[in-house]
Amino acid sequence: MATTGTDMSRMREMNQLSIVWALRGNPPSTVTELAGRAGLSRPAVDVLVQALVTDGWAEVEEPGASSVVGRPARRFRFRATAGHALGIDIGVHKILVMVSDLEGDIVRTARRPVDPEAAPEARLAAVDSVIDEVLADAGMTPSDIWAVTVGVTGPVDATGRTTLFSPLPGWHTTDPAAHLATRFTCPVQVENDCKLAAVAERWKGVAQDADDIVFLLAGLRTGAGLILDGTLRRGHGGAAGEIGALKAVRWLTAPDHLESCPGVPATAGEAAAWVFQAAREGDRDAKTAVRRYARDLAIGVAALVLALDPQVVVYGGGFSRSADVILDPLRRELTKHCLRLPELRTSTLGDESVALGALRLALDEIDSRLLRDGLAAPTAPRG
Amino acid sequence: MATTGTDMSRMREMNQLSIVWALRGNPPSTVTELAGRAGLSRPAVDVLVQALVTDGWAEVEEPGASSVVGRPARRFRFRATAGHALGIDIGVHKILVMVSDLEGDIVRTARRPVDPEAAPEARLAAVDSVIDEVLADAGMTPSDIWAVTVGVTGPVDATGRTTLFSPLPGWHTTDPAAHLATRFTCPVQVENDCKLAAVAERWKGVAQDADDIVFLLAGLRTGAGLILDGTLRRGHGGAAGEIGALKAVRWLTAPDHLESCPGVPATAGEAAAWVFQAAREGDRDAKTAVRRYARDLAIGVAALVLALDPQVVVYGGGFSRSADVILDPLRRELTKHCLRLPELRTSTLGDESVALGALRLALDEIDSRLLRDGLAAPTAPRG
DNA sequence: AGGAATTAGTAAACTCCTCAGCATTATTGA
DNA sequence: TCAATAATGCTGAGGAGTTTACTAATTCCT
Repeated sequence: MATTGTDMSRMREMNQLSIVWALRGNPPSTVTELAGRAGLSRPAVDVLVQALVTDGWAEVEEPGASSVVGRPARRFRFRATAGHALGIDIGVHKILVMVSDLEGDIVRTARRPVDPEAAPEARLAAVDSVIDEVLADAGMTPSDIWAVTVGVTGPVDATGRTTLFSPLPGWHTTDPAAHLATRFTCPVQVENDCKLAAVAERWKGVAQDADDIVFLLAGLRTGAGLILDGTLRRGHGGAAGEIGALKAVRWLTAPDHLESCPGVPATAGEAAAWVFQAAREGDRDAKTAVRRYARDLAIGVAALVLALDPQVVVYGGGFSRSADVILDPLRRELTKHCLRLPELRTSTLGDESVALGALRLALDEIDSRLLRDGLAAPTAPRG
Repeated sequence: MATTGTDMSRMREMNQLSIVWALRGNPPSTVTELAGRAGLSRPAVDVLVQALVTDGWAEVEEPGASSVVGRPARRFRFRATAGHALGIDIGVHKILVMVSDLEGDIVRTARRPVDPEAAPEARLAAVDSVIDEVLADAGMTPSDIWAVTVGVTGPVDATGRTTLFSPLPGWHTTDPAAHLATRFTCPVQVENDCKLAAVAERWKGVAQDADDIVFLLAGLRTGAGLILDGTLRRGHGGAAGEIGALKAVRWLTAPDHLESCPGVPATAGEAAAWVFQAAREGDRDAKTAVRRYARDLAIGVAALVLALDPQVVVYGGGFSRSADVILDPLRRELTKHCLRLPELRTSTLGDESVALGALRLALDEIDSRLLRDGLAAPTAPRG
């Protein structure tokens, strides 16, 4: 515990930060409100917030028609557009890029499908062009971006690469952070897609109230992301949540029950989707297939639940559209295995969850820089 | 993030705390040394440390014969004996109580064997008498104790009870915290034994360098404690690490391979110990039994490793005495299952690990109270 | 229309903290 | 005994927040 000594300039910095925190995520506030929220006196807040305005961190809103008795107050609001963050999802089938302001409000989104077999260079070129599109649409240049986070499949090591394995062809030798560092001077972070989706569920999804979350990214591949005590757990080598690699956990083959379900027409684009729909309509074979899928899935989920004792398990990913037919069998299987059944919830963020989580991590990076370096003037940090 | 505003009295408090942090765990220090460590000016440290002395948090050491030229400096030292913490291990076979001062130096230890079948009342009475013994030996009264932590087997819920299950007969209805609260006015905390042992390994054991630890308490029962990002993870209901409850993880029956090993003499007190010794001496059947035990153990360990990606797995508990014959087969099994094999280390704390971990948690409780309430005068906090 | 009530903004006095610098004191070595 | 060295103690300067009091701008009520 390195509690470090504090002098007065540092104290002022801290108080200014606490004003920023009180400003953010709230409607435009009067000085009195801020004083209450930040635990400071009105005069102190006044001078601090003035300084924030001249530095460009806050904006004044002159008093309009007020409905309440007394002199109307000026209101101050955080200048969320002082900087922006970029969240990028490099998926197997698509690339999705989102820009948000400092409050996390999404300014622009762009997506583009990519060939699942595309080589790394082609994929990165596609990423570049989607970024260009988003920035152009938003009227920004790379220097307006203060932090970038990229989501990829496969466990991400400390250097930002997926050396262990990746379903993207040739991907384990490419370094997306280095690639993006040629375009952005700000910090660029790479993270696993399941982990990012978990972060997104806690930020804007169905697990906002929970501090201990197991997130399942369920589709033809199955993965997990863990949030414990409110923060994302990466593991020592960035490979936390990869329980699907255990043979006793049949996550790799679990979707096969759906693919090989008798009665799937050859014309069906996605066998899984067809099976879920059939099960929904009461088809006997389809229901069995789903039950088998749930049985195999449940072993790994139970292992995670028993190991971590989360409050919530969030079912996300491509299959979450069909959660209505999966969750009940899954719950039945889990009760067989677990001591205490956590809540089961279905993700509502769809396929935007990874990009959203990336955005959140980029915003966290910006925040931690503010806490570390204090707020000089709002400019893009250098990575 | 509730960054709260700071005025100067708060700043002084913080600086005083930072002096305490700089004093603790260091040899008696001069004002200049403290100034460097705390990042404050010499005069500031001087007045702060004076105040600490008058409040009873620190002690002066008048200069003795110095070997260096110049006026010899007074040295200040943290008054670790201002308060004490109690760590209690209520085991199946024994009760172990430890007292330490505020720096964590152990002042006194007392243990007593108990009948594994003893009723809760008898067990708690034994605990009481061991506590009495320790306090009497140390010349203390309950009011000298600032925090108490108790280790018990079985998952501990938020109320400090082991309602889910416990191998101690009748234990799931008893409330050890309430029992001890009749004797101590300070905070009393109950925690699972595996979790405490994990904490101990990071504090004084073989995992001091690691932030992500899976601790195995291996004996006739097997359990796990998890430390992630440097802090103990309890899970939402306090049941983290209970992966042994999964049927696919054969932790319950794993030791049976040892018990049922052919050739165990009926006279052997503990079959397991005999098998380990035989395996050490090259007995073929014994080696097979150990291998089978390791194989079953490895499934659960692999699940934890894959789920959490720890830096270190610590093998502790009663069987850790025989780690020399277990670790190799275990490692071989783990390489089959895991993506990346973490380090495997053997606990050296023996059967004191639970009480030590309890001590550490009690000390943490004291520290967090200091951070929260500041340091008034050193007195026992009320729970 | 005018005054009372209410709330916001502002300035001065005050307290508390840290810091820099200088004089003072204690010790060693020549 | 005297220089050199290093710790100590003191005083004044400066910064930051708080309190208090006063002024300004509204609305509500008579």
